[in-house]
Amino acid sequence: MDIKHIILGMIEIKPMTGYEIKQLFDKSFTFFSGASYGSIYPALKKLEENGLITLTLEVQDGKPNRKIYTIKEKGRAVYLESLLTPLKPTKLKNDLLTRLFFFSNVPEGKRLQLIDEQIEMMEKKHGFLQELEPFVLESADEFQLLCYQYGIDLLIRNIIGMKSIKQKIRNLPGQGK
Amino acid sequence: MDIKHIILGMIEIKPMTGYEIKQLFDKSFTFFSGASYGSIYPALKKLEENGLITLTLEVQDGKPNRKIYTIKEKGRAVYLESLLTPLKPTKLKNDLLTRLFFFSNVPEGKRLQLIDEQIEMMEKKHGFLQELEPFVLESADEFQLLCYQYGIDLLIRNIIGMKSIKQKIRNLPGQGK
DNA sequence: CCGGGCATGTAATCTGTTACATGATTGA
DNA sequence: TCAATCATGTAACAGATTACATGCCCGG
Repeated sequence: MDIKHIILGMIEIKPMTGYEIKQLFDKSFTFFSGASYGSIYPALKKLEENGLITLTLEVQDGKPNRKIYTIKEKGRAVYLESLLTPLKPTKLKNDLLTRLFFFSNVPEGKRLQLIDEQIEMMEKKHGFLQELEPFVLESADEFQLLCYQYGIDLLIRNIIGMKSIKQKIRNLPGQGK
Repeated sequence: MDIKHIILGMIEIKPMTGYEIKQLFDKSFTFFSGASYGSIYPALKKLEENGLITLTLEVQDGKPNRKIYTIKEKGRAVYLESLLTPLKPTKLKNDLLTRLFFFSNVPEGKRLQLIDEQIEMMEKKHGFLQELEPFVLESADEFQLLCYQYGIDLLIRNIIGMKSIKQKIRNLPGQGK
């Protein structure tokens, strides 16, 4: 699913501005996707040019005007069709595991530090996701709830796995402390 | 870690050709990274231009000649330094979870099918990784072994998680079968 | 007075994939 | 004879990030 189909799906839920789309990416899609304004706005532009969505300008005073995008029939059709395409295998990019692969070249004193930093980041993310719970419970449908739970679950398993790696590294011969 | 640093790390283990680097990506890096020739060869070219690696031409008959790349002192220094940089948060791209987020718009009859396809793919990958075991055991150092085990572990957890999602979807009201 | 939130958008850049081109050998 | 393996490489394209530009309001 590329960004255009995701955006179509988002404004199918309800009409939205580019800004709100970004927020939704940051909230609900943290586990599995992401997008910056630099890709959202051009995508919206193209979707509109192709007649898949329309925009309504909402004039605000004090705040910048909002462009509220709504999905059109043609857009809905394209979106629904995109949901039937087979999924491509997920491409992984895990910097930490890459680093771990070369750990024999990382100075001994730095190893546990790197792992700890990573664990801390994951735990911070876990906290962030837990804070999101009320939002999810009030806005998510059954499948989105499944996404949320699965995402948290995987994160927890990651943390546990990383802590176990930490222990194993600590128990390695020639490891300070 | 971008591809140049990874390549430096690889030929630090032992001198290699671009072809062998690709193979190493496909074998040892399946969990956490990947690269095509279209990125490997240009990277090697640039590393050589920058004086980080050198190449020796091995003339073969019957087969194409091989360009064996060896790391230089300057390259080793760059590589070792790159290992000390803090890790950026892993960016996730999980098509399946994205699809799941929009599952209410996927026809009921297609839902379990998509999940099953995915489970099958993961199990196939699991089989592939298990076949790799002898290779890993004979070539990996302690940290690389940790990578391997962690990768398999995560994959198994993914499969379990996905099967549990499948059950939950199956138990949803209005689900055929 | 300053940082953050609201809100839109572009240009430069980066990084990577896919498809193509070449070409011999080996095994089914 | 056909596909796979060995082996290198480029050009076109895709997809995205980052940094920048603009500008007002609100709270501390």
